[in-house]
Amino acid sequence: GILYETIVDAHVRSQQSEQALSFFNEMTAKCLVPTSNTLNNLLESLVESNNFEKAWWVFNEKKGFVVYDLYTFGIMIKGCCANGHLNRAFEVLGVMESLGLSPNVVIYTTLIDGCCKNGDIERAKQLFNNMGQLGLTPNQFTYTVLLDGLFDCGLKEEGFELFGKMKLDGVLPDAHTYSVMINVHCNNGRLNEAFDVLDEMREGGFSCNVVAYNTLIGGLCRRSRVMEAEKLFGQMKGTNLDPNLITYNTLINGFCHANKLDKALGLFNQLKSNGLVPSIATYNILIVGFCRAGNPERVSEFVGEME
RNA sequence: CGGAUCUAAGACCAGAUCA
Repeated sequence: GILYETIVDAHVRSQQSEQALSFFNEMTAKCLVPTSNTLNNLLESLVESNNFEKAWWVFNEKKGFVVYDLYTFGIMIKGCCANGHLNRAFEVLGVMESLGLSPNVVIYTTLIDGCCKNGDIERAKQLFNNMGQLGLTPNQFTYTVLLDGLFDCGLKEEGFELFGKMKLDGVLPDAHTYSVMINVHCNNGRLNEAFDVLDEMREGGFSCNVVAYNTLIGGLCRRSRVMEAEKLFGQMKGTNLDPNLITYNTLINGFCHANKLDKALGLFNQLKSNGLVPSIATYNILIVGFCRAGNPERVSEFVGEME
């Protein structure tokens, strides 16, 4: 039994979810019962390797054989939501409750996020409002997912209200929360407000992180303020923060739109010399940019480099 | 009876498609 557990875990750790699954099946075929922990690690690795249907199969097949815990249900709910099956996510919740397990704040947060990302903001709000009845207290994660969901469907006022309520309830915003707030202001073209939030974030004890910088750089670019974006990029590097691929993509896109293709190219080279690997998005940005500028030689260079 | 440890939740980039 222990031997099989070890083998399954080893394959999970080396990201070979399919092999992990076949050893898991071999194990259960011999009537050896895996621990919840092994099951959970397997399910998560299947979900993460885009094998959700296999995870779903295991989940349905091993009910009553392996002991399912809150982690099991959390992983499955997230998997359902990430694959567009909101209805199945609620089915999973039902199974969980029928086994006598009560949802915790993680389960609820996962569901709320799933509703938001699948376009059911009303249900997300309902879940949020029901938490108190169930003795659950929304935390930083819960508020952040709902804020993000509200802003994604354009419910700005509600979002700002919720942000206020969060603080009144004594739940301190963290770096993720602040990034969501910075993002909504950037999307509205309100750069001053975005930088105000950044100040608030710093007062709250968080330094500007890569995501916040990326968001602000993107916001500036979209308002055609590329030079300021570039300045911010410089400031970022000055604070020992390493720009990531998204930083580069964002700024390259800004320079392409501003018709500063030399700058865009320079950043493209810089990213590679910093050990980053361009993504499909990077090439897309450059190809579109150089197409617009009528530079077919560069375009075919990029296309060739992509494969 | 009481501890300890382990596995689940959130933010940022280009385009495409369908309605």
